[in-house]
Amino acid sequence: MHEQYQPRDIEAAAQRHWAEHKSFEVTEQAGKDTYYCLSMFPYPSGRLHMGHVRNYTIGDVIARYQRMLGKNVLQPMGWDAFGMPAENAAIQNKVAPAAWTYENMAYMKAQFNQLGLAIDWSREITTCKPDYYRWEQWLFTQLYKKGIIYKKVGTVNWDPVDQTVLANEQVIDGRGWRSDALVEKREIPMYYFKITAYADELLSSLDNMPGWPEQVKTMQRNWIGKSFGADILFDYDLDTVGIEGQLKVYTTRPDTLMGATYVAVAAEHPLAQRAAVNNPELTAFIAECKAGSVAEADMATMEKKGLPTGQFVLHPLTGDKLPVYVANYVLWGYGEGAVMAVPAHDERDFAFANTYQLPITQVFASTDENKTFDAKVWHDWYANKTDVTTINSGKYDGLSVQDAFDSIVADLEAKERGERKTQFRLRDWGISRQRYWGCPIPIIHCPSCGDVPVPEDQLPVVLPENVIPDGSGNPLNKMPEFYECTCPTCGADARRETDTMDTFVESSWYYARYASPQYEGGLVEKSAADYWLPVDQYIGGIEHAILHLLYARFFHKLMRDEGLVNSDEPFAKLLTQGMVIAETYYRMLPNGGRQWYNPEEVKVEHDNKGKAVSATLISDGEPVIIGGIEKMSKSKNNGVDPQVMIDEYGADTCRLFMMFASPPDMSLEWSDSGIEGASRFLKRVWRLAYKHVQAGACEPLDIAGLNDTQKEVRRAIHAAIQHASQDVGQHQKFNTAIAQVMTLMNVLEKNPTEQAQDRALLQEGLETVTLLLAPITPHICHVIWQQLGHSEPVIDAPWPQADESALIQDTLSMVVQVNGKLRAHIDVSASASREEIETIARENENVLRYTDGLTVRKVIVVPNKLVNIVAN
RNA sequence: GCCCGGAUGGCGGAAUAGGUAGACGCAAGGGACUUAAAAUCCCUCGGUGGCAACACCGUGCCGGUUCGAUUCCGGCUCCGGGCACCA
Repeated sequence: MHEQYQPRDIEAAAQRHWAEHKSFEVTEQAGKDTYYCLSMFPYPSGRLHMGHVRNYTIGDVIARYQRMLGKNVLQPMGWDAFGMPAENAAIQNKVAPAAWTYENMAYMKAQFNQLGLAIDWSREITTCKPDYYRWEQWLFTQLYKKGIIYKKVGTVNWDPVDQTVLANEQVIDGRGWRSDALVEKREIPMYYFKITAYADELLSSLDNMPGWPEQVKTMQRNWIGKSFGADILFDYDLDTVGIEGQLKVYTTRPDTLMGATYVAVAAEHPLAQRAAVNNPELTAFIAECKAGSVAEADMATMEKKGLPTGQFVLHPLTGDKLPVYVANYVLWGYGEGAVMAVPAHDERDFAFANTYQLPITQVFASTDENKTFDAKVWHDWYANKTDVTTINSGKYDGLSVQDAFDSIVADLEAKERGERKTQFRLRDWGISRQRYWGCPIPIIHCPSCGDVPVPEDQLPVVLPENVIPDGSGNPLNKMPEFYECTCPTCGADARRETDTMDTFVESSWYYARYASPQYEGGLVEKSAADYWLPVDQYIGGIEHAILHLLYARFFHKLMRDEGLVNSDEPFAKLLTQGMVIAETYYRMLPNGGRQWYNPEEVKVEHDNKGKAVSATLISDGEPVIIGGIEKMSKSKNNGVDPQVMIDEYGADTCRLFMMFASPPDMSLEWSDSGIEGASRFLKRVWRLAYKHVQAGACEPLDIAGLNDTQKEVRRAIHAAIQHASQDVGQHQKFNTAIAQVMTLMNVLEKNPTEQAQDRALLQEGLETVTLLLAPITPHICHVIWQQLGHSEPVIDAPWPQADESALIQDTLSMVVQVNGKLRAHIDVSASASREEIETIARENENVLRYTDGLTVRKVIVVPNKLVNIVAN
């Protein structure tokens, strides 16, 4: 054992040991409890970032802890290798996405190994390789045949200059990020997963998922958004529309139908299209609605505009004529593309009605007479569903919301002008992408047979890897050798689909493939899947709370219904780590864009309170704008490279710092200070262990023979075990577990070493420190454990158990409050009765000062904690 | 705009079946050791007042419930995540 702590040598040696012994390769051993610990696999962007380090360290700590509990632990790793960044890099550097991706993977894998992660690399999977995506294509063809996948028209962002479809991220302020052209909405045919068919189950299963954070379940419930309402039919007014027909709307508030004063339709709605003929103003407005991105956030924040069509429809109960408006906030493809408007009880309709001078009919009044209705100013209670009663509603007057709902829907159903309907906010999942670097959709378009799924014996449809996209459209469309094919059904000349799949598809089932990653007989090998699945612990960023986690849950149910897995949910327990965030810095560019600077390139000036006041670029000394703290990302260039930290301090120090800086589910603002402290602590552990080992072997601990001081030290050891075990095992709060070990180290460093039993106690203390730290800082613990005289490696040592008898205390310290204010500390015997404690408290000198002249009304004794004397 | 979170010393954070606010660490200041530095060790460290004992104030803001509120309730402010083609 070297006197100095030398992380480089120690870490290399420990990593070599694990590699030589294949320590983390696991098989399906019968009779052992399994634990499948999975962290979200990375996109191979180039280098590990801080979010990766945090994510994978958390996963590794949990995996190693579970192993010490005696479980057969699987911790696999792979690459979410398809995606847009590879295409962007290709356009920029003229390198094929495949080559760029594989290079990144190799670099990042080396970084993973430097971090000392307990990964079974024999199970590595790469989603852009045919041996992976062929099963995705296979599943696609099965689901297509079942009707779970279907084709319909969808809306995308279209860049008219680059002639290409843009992702929402590529639309900035309504313009294409490369061309700067105004983006348009364009409708194209796409394939969809019928996720809405599983909406009810995806919702109800959430009630049986105790291992998931409430926050995530709430977000998913709201996203699925089950609502109870009604479809309502409005007959066309023949005079103004010119044809017979009915306008269908869905509403969650049929109870307000008597207050409907107009209807609004989307620009693409047949009524709007019809009205636009020979109406240049309306035609222009419809064209205007086509501009801008498809992102919901943009839709929701844009100015609400509308135009009358000159058409009317008939109110289904009163027969009144209601004007038909075209409105930019009504979306085609969501619901019926038409809404009924009740300005008095819907805030958006209220604003719209006031803008366009449309009538506002109040149909609910507050039961609180102080709340009166004002048609010019919106008050929140207008949308209340409780403490309101119907008015101005004819035969429906005087009803509650529920009663009005029921009566009105019953009448609509009797008149065949509507019906009760449950609806979901969740929409079907469009997966077609007009991009090269993705999994090809296994469909062949035949002029006579239509869309034909590629037969199983012709899978996989291999994506050519030596292609360099140029940013305009999908290069597969220019490659006859890819798209020219024959129809599998009739043998005629046919065209292969050139769209690829959304990369969320690959990440929706990868966790299952890890069970049997090389299996060639199917998507999963049943025995392996049954052995490992579901995942016991899944770890990843909170930013995936909805999309990825919902899609993966959906896929698990699809796979279950295909007989591939036998559970209902993929992830028993979920830990959503907070983001690693950092300050951003930028300068405005002449074209209105922003040039982002990395924190390392910037020097920040602080005021005397430590608050940042200004920043300058180191290279030119000119000021930059402080842009606020955001998630570390490439687009904002605010990432801090963890490699620099690893090189300087070693993996254990980085891991320790990351875990100590904040609890895993909280966002972590990066700061350079603190890493020194982690390094200092590991040096202290090393030094104490070194001194102890140098002093030679020690005798066994004689627990019964310990004196009072020694008993206190032993109590500290076992208190640390107790608290750290709770922190790691139950609360998954590694920062407080580390604090417990630091507190123990503070005690152990002061422990005398003269007597043999003092040294025996120190041995127990150092073993405890090593075991408790082993999941967090595995390399240093690997070496110290050996040096403390153990032949088995620490990864296979059992997690320590607290000795209850060591924790018992004779006297307890309690506090005394007078009227809730702290006035004294008292020591009481652990066996003291309530009355004895109260007497000691009331006789305390400082307590007497504050109760003097007052009458004691009440004494509250909280066992082991405090006494509160209420007096006046 | 809508949905979900968060806010505690100079900084990261600790403490919630409601019970001592600031564990543990960082930074800072002072001291010891040293020719010197690094490293290490010791002390101080929320604010105000006080020689001190101690007192008063203090967990984003306003209000409420309670013997007692960082914790529960109502109303805000600011910050972060997501919003279906970033992953």
